[in-house]
Amino acid sequence: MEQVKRNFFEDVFQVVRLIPRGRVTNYGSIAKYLGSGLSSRMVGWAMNASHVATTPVPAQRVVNRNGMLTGKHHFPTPTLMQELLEKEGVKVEKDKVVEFEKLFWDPAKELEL
DNA sequence: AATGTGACATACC
DNA sequence: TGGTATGCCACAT
Repeated sequence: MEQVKRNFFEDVFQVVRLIPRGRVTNYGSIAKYLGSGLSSRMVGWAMNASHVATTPVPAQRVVNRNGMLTGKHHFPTPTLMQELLEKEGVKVEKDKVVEFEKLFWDPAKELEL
């Protein structure tokens, strides 16, 4: 089942892997980068497939618009996501990234540069 | 083709 | 902070 899936998933994984250490991004920006029309749900869906994908995807760097770690429930342990982020230098408080705006990494801006 | 689903975004309470 | 409702679109069945 680890076939090539669709180019869509690979694109999402690729972008997530390109996120620098200690930085975070949100689903909407990734969706917008892949295609202006893609709704953010597609990114979340792609991440859902990340745990079956052959390639490692740092999904902990992907949070929602509010900077909240909404996807932590899908990690092996709900605390792992926060642990990984803090280990990279990202402060997390109440499941929310501190200074999210400062640590925000926009693919459409960074990659198009 | 139709239906169900989803780690979102936004609006509202 | 939390819940509910709607819109959005790709994928699985």
